Amino acid sequence: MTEAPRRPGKPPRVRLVDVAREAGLSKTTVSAALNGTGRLSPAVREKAREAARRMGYRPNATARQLRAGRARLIGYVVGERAHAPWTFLESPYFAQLTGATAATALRRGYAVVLLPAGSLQQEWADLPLDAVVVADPVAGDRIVDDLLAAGIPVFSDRSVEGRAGAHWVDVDASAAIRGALDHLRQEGARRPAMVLPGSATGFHAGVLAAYRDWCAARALPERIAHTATPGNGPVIAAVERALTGCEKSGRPDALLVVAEASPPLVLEAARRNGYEVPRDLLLVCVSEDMTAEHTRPTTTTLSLRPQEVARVGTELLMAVLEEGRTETSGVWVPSRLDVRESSRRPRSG
Amino acid sequence: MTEAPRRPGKPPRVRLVDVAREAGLSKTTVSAALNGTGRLSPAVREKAREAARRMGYRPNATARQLRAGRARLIGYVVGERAHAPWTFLESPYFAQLTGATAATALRRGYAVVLLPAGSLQQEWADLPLDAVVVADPVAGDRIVDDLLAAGIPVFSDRSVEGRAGAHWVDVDASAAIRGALDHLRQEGARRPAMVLPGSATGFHAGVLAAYRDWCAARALPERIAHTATPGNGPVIAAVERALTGCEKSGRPDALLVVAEASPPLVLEAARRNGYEVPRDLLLVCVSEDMTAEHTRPTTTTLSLRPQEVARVGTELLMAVLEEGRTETSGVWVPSRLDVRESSRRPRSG
DNA sequence: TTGAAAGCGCTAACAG
DNA sequence: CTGTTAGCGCTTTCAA
Repeated sequence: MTEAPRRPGKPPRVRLVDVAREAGLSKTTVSAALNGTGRLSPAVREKAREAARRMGYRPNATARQLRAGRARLIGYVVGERAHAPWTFLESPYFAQLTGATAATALRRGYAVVLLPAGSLQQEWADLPLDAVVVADPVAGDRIVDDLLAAGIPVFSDRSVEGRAGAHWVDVDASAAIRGALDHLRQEGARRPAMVLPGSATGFHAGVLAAYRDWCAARALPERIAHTATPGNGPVIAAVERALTGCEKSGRPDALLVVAEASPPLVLEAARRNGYEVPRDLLLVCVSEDMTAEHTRPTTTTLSLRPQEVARVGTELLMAVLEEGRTETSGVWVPSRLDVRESSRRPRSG
Repeated sequence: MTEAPRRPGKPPRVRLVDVAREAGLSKTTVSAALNGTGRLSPAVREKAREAARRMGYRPNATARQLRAGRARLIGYVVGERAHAPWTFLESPYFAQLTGATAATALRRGYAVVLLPAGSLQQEWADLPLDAVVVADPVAGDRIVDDLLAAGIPVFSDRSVEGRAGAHWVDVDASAAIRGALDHLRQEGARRPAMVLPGSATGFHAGVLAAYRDWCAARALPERIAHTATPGNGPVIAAVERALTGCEKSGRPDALLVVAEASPPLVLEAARRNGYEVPRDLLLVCVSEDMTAEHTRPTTTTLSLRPQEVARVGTELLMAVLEEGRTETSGVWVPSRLDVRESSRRPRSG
């Protein structure tokens, strides 16, 4: 027989049956009264409610979940930064993505559980997750397959396309980068350089390909500096490399920083290396960092729209969960170029 | 009779009883085999495990929780920023606090659920939370009382002290501010100004009191600029007010920015107003923003140690949960002044 | 060494 | 209109 696992020191919690006994009614009646279901006389309903209130009754959420067959809980894990599993929140992109995911889910009655970046399904097998959001999986990581094998619906970026149970939302990396480069060119840039993370997400692969194609189509030289790890230090170092390295192809006259860095620091690095922005160098940062609006000059950014990605994706996931669909579905979200002073060539010279 | 709430299209999940039938054993035996409990013959144990593996069995976490009497889930809600319930993640302080809370909890087998800032217990009553962490409650908000009334253990800062079931961890605002001001004075500052958020957290109240006492004790003039809302714009505006306002008491020669802002932007604002840091103005920012290490000059920061606060607090909470203690317990975490170039007076003038 | 049965707290089907 | 009862999937006691 099961002994109720009573915590020492805690008063045992009030259960439905306690309320029923107190009110002189049955469990069913009280349940119906509290949930607003069934057809009960107003008097009885009020009696049940009153007793529940008086006794401080709160339904046991776990029991409800068991009955309902789902927990209304979704996991959230990021693919990148497995080496430092919690730093992702310090990136404005992921902070916004995470917040908007939680907000959207909660609005639909689902709660979001934070999972460490790069962790695997079996590390949190004890959580009753209805689905998992995998933000920016890296190429070849096991997490997505792991989840699908376990029969857990997955929501992620487009790299999961085609696997049953895997749904996606993504921004079009190629279009985004082409748009930014076209803008720079229109403002007069002829030798745009790029700073790119070394990571292996689908987005970064798309960025690299788009940049190469764009340069090739215009017979322009490529100039790429890779950053080893996330963080302002490495990115600033890469910016300096991009601005100073290899003399032969000429100094770059524009810079597209795809790695996440603080815009004011990027500007400062440019200045330090003898560039006045935007006179000598047009600058665009792929960034969600709000400081971009407050620099002098203000910094042009390419936003990957994490909030829209999260909102659209989560809505789609909810729909899939409630309808029990299983075929892959996907949605594109457009990126947005916020043109500010740093990328507008001043009139004449 | 209850019809199993079957999702359309989903293959029904493998249950313990299915594995038992397949293996020709009883539920009990299979359960014991998989959990490593009981005394079973190695052969039987292996047979059960093999069947489970083959059938892709995964235990139903909700059922286990119901049995266990708890969900190993803790909620995380912040008191501030109720007007924009998800922006807290974009603050480096909360990003680190949140990440470290989740990390510590998960290490002890608890998962963290993100809740919107300023929300109330009843909005997430359906979640089986074993406890809730309330980060930086604001004076007079209902959330803590709400939770305690519902019998849910609460972990928060020291402002909850004395209420049964409420445990806390905090940094000593007075000591932190005194330390920073003493440092500035030692470097030669005589007219330190301060930028402070308008918010009503216990920490900010402590900061204000400490600053006033410190100035009074030295017969120095107070100069305080308040920021209306979080965000770089308002804080930078307050910085400019602090640096330019009221001529009578003389220009400030040091600035302590308690509101969270990007250090490079604060430096830039100082420069724009004719101050060269550190020659004309010693600068200390209360900030966890890593950009402080990369500015020129590098920026002195006062760290509130969110990661340590989270770690210590969460460990304490876990201990309380497992032991069922109910008396309030509390811990202090020391703040840390990272002295960098912006607050070191250059030799002579 | 193994299995039958009780029961965690709740909701829903069905009988009264 | 209300109450009795089965059962969600699991673990654990107790008997065989």
